[in-house]
Amino acid sequence: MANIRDVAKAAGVSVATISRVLNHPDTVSEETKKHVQEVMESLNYKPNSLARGLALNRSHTIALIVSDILNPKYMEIAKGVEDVAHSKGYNILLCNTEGSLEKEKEYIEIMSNRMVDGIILSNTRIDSKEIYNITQKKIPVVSIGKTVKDLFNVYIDDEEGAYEATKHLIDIGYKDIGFISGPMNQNENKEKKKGYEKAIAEAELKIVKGYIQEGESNLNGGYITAKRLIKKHPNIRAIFIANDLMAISALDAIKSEGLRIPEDIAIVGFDNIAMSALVEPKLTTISQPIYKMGLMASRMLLEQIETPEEDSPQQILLQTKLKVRESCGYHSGVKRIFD
Amino acid sequence: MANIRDVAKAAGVSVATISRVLNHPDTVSEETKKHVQEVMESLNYKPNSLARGLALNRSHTIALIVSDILNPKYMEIAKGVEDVAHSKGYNILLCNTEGSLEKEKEYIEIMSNRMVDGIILSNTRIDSKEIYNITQKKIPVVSIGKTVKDLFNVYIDDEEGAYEATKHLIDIGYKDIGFISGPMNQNENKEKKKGYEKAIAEAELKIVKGYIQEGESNLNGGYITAKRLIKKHPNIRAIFIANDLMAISALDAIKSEGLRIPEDIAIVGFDNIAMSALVEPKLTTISQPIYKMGLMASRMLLEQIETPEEDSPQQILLQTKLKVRESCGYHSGVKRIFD
DNA sequence: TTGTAGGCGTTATCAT
DNA sequence: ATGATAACGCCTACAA
Repeated sequence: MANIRDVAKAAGVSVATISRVLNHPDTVSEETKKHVQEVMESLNYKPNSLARGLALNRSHTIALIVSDILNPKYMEIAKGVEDVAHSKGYNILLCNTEGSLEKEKEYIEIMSNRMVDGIILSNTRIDSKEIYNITQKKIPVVSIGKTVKDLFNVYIDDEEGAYEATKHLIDIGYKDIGFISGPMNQNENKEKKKGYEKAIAEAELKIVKGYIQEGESNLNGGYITAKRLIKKHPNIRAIFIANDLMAISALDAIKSEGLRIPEDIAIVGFDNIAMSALVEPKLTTISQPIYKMGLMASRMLLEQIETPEEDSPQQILLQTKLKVRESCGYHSGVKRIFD
Repeated sequence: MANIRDVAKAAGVSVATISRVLNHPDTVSEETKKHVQEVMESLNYKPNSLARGLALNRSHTIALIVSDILNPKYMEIAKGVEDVAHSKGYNILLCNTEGSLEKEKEYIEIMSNRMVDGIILSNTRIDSKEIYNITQKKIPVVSIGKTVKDLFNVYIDDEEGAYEATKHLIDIGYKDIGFISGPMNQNENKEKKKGYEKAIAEAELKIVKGYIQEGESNLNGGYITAKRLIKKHPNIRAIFIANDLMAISALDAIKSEGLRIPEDIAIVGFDNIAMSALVEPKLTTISQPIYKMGLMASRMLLEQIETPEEDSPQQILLQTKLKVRESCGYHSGVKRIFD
């Protein structure tokens, strides 16, 4: 309601003074400062941040663009982002692309014009050239989970993780190992496929094309794809699944076929979302520091916003780790079957 | 980069004309419109929405305030909200209060001053008087999941749902039924307690105070509270749990004690989040139309924003429904134990 | 149909 | 230490 001019009038000072007590309190005398503050209080004055944003060309808002708001992984990232952003007085504009490249571009464009101070992209499909094309390099962008040459990012080595997962199954003794992947138009999944194939090749097992099945990266996709894979290839005894969300529903799909996990089919997932430790059997998975990635990305972004430097993009590689639980059968002695 | 004046200059017209082709295209001649559009294109002109917001006193942004960004329930709500908001050109500012009343107030305040066009509150702890106190009734607010007298909201009958859940356990034959609740400072949980107690009383079972245990509404809370409850009261044979997230981890807690579900302890949850159908045993729960609640709340809010009327607040009650799966033991014949 | 000019609420620069 | 005022970029009477 009340604007800065009202306050100025009521306090008998100029608007500049009001602005000063707000933004540079030390440049104004103790006396007037106190008086102004009282008047602000009594008028219940709150500065309009739109106007402030216009004047400063800064909105204290950052955009977080994710491909699936319903995937706990992205929400854990979001929490990390929000935690540091909020502590520094920034707010989060949440954008859900549903894996669509179109929507992703659309959002990046909307966001640049909405004058967000920066953008965090999570598992994006777009490449840096296009991004810069849209943002005109006017605002910083950091990407989570994808290695893009000239973009700030925090990521993991998807190929390495997938390799580890597959190798673990091989080490246990499995030979016919399937791979359930998310959409191959996401870089993440291409990398995982590479890792899977590398492990298979290294063990001198044969790479069967049909062993690799692609589905949507959600519960439904995992269920459908798992059913398809085990029906087409009943000889498969182990499956590496590209993400835990798909893996969790794959568990259900496999059980619904009357098969036991890990006795009949062993499973290794990827991500280590909280739920993975709560399904039955508990999911063996490649754990990645999801929350931390959100934190770090957020910090990187805010740093660029507050102290812009024309450095070459910073790239932070975080480590994945095999988390052995039950679904791979390692502990339960399935291993002995092969000994 | 380029602003409206640059475009005007380049096109050889006034800024008003530029603004018109943007906002009232029909009031400008076909000829100049086309020309202006070409110039806009060539300059890659994008209107600054901060400035527009300032001029129009409208930001095309709504705030969504939730208590736990990591709870799939709220993210399903968020998806509903985002889906309709995005389709109408609005963006979502996501705020995570972590169940803190302080943070909730803080966010409402920040958001009103950030000039969001409206606020959606999910399972809020604040009451309408305080809300209006902060927003000064300047922007519409709709609440999800809580019945507040003079506030727009879409909600369910928590008491009724809890009653149904508890009654189901009673009907199966259970007599010693526990209740694991979320924090009692959330209205939702108070209601559920009422429903639980009502069902117990109606069945002329005795209400044991210790049968009711309170914990945080998250995975950790569910785990800890379930352990506490079954240790303190080993005679309990069935538990109604206030939300699925807690229930899912309670499942794990109970199993880790060597007890079987539902044979030793039966469980009924509340919410019906997607995961509930994927844990083992599959969770019997009170299902509520979560996504739809997000949709409807969003629609209500946008309606108020775009055609403000001083109507008395609209209240939409949606239905809950008992979803019988495995964790209650009904289908698996646990019932016979008691026959 | 188009242009002029004042206003939206702040901030920062320059004076004083 | 404080005040006056030009920006920030856009919108919309009101005029022409």
